[in-house]
Amino acid sequence: MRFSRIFGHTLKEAPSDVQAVSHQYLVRAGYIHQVAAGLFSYLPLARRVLNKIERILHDEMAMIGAQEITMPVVLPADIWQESGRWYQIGSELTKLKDRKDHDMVLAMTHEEALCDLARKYVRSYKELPQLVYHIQTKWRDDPRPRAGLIRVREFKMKDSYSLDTSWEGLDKQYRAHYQSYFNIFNRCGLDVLAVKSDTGMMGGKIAHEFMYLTPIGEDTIIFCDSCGYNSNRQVAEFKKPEIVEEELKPVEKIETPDCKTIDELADFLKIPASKTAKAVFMVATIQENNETETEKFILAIVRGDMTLNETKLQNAVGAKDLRPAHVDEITAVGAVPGFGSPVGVKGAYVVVDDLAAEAPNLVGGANEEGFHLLNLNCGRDFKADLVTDIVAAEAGFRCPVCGKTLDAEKAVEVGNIFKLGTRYSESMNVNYQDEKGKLQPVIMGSYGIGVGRLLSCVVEQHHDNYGIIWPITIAPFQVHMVLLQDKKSPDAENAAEKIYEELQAAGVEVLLDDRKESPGTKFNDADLIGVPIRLTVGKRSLDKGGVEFKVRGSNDSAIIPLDETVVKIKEQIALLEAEIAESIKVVEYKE
RNA sequence: CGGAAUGUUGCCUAGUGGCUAAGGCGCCUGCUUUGGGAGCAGGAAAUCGGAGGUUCGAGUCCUCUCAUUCCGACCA
Repeated sequence: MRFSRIFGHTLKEAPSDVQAVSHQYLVRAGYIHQVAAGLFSYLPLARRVLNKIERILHDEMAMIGAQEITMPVVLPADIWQESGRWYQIGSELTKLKDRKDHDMVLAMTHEEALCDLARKYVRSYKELPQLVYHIQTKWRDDPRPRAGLIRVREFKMKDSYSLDTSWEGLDKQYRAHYQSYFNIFNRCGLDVLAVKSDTGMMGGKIAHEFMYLTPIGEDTIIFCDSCGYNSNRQVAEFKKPEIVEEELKPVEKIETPDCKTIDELADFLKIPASKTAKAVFMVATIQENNETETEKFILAIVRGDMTLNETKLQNAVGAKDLRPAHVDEITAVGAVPGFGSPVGVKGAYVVVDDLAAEAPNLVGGANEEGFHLLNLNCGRDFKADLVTDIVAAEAGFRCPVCGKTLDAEKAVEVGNIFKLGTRYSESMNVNYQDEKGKLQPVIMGSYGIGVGRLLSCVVEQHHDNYGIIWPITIAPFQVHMVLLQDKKSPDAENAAEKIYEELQAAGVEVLLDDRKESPGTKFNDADLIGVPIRLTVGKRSLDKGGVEFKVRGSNDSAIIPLDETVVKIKEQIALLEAEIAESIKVVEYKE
């Protein structure tokens, strides 16, 4: 490809509203163009990178026996009604009508479409197991797209779906993906971590997320350096502090003016926050069935030194949605914000964290402005409808496995794998006949990778102050030739053209900067675009005996003779590819 | 959906009620130059996000609205 012919161009300065490093370089180097919030056009350079990533995806999918299919982006509403997600998902799911007034949806993922396909084509256990996938557009009307390609509304996802007759079969496919995903990310040059995660809107039993650690990430990973435990903070567990046994003391009402927060209360009473009980008022939306949903007022109690984990609470009460309660809803059950506790409250579903339930003699609200109660004890002074773990793990807490200190870091989710089980096959009647002729629900898994997000994370990981440094495996070109023209002599141009032809004939992907630009402009653009190998052809290099060879990101350069260029380039490509290949390892599966 | 910020040419900015909206980058033409974002000369490109208002006069002040970004809620 000749640089002068490329659609798009580089920018010296990034638009002022572009923040994330990957976003800046991708825009400045002419890879992507933002059309609207969370909507991007991909220019030829980006398209080439995407093609390479997709090739790796196809390759790795083939290796675990997946077959490529294609399902549509626009889907009829009835299958989403069948699965229930038509009702469960809010405005993130875009609904529309076709000309015949039929309800349609824009697919945000393809479980329903696949189930509809599977129930028509899978009849017997003899046809199972199966594994199919596609790389298809997803639309999610996200309320807050951000950071360039990190979080967008329309994106391409590689999603595969496994169909099995047994949980053992699912486990096998799940583990195959687990390894396959590491292969894929490593082949793209991205370091990832697999962590246990919440199943969220996907439903199902077990899920892992593949995380790229970066401060711009929106997820928090809790992990233990000592034993290797890790988890998304949403579901991270930890060893609760020991309870100090005490004799239960009688409840006592005391005046606590202006003590609306745990800090103020603990300060005022000169006690540690761990001796208090925090009351959090939430309203949960419970899906009764496909047609009706009800709201449930939740009073959550956690020990004062802990933070409520809303995901854990949501899962504990089986809610579709959870929001903070309004003041009038709180007063309606007889509670007082800032001075709340379950004592004297009617009509609230009380969920108590197991630690708070066991901790003796806590200070809690009196449900009266300006008053708290000393020595509250769960079970004696108030009844819990549910006692379970609902607090958030934090850095500094103890590891649930080995008891050592936990750490926390930010991360971007680039892939996920779900053991769906029969979540969709039961609601959508995806059945097969077993050996006895009996109908059984298919046991499913679903596995996703966001292609654009992967691309941008690779840029986040591989760049310097000058631009992108692509891993050879997904670089838009393998070689970037900088031609420095010389008016007095056509030698440089002739040499460059010759090498350009030779490299292309040898199957090397070359970008030839044939523009009539100054050397500085060309070098800066080369650094920005980030092609891994740079060849400079000019009077100076020819005088030294050939072309200048430089690997992006390294400070060393060398002159190589013209007639050895193709061989040397081939060697270097093989070397860079081997480095990537070495990073691919068999990983231990962690539940 | 809450909080904040910003909208001036393709990009970055100046312009703080008063003459024809200014500069840099980029773009076009010509000359010159070619190893780290060259030089000179000429040129094109803006209904100042949109609507309404205040005013003799609005890019500038007010109201509404739209868009984008950031924080939060949300989300894979």
